[in-house]
Amino acid sequence: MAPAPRWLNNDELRAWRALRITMVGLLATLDRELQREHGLGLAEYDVLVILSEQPDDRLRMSELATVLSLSPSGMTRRIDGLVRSGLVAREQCPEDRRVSYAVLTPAGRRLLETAAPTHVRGVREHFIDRLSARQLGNLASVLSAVQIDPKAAAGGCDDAA
Amino acid sequence: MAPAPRWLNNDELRAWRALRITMVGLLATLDRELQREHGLGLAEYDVLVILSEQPDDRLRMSELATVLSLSPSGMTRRIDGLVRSGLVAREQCPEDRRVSYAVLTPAGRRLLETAAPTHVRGVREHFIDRLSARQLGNLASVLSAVQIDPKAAAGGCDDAA
DNA sequence: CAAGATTGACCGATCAATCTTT
DNA sequence: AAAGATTGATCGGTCAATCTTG
Repeated sequence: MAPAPRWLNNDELRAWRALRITMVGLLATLDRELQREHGLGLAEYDVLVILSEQPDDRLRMSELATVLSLSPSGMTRRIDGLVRSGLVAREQCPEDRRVSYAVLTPAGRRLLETAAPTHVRGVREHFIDRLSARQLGNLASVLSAVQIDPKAAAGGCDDAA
Repeated sequence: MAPAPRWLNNDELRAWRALRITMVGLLATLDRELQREHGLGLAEYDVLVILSEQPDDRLRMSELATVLSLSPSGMTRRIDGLVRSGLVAREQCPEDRRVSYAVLTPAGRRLLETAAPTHVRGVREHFIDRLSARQLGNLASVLSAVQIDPKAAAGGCDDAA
């Protein structure tokens, strides 16, 4: 293992720190706005969005967990809350009774539809509308370069592992 | 309140989602690497870094909490852990005995110095080195535009509040 | 036995309440 | 009374263990 790798220069360090604190602030702001206006956290909102995009408003717990980068148990508990609030229901798969679906309820869809404008407005106001089309394009290319390789993300990372 | 604000087009939506999942993955990866190689989480690492940059390796709890965007109680508990590990010590301010300092211990500095190369390597490998100087510059300009206004971040956000 | 989901124990965070010092 | 820090209750997450089904 190399004890002193190439250090970060000032610009690099500042870019990295700025990215971190900007994202933290942005997500916290969006979460606060959503919470205040609709009593819904960003995490719960994400679940509703994903479900609403599925053909039958439903997704298996395990797939939902994968999509949201959550552990299986974490997913169970997040759905627990949404079920308590009546926004999501559980349903068993008839073909394979091990799997259970999270299903968007009518109430869930209604709340999603009233909350979405708040979220979109926030994303625009604090993010999208502050950037030119050119900057947005640059950002997309940056992001495509930075995407973490799924192989590396899961298990052993470098050859020293 | 406007029920239907300007929606996000495909590019905007994808850029926003990509940014979110990229940051989540990136931070999770860096945290995992740090944890695996040094038994230190990214959150604890951040504390050591901040303290090491202070004149006397110390900072008031309240300032530390502000810098790290943590609640006062969250800060207390995070320092609790670092104190248990012997990486940080608490010290009372002689002039104002309400304030307590978190102080980097020699062990804390040693661990920071051995862990920093791992972190820097990770940031380079998964982020900096995947970008050209030009992309890094673009990113910096994007970030400066997106920085959240501290006024807006704290209390009421829009005029409807 | 393996896969999917849940439960128990625990960890780290928040808010509200508290204690000490100014 | 207000400021700084901590504590108690609780919330939402993880890991390890468990239960059920294939």
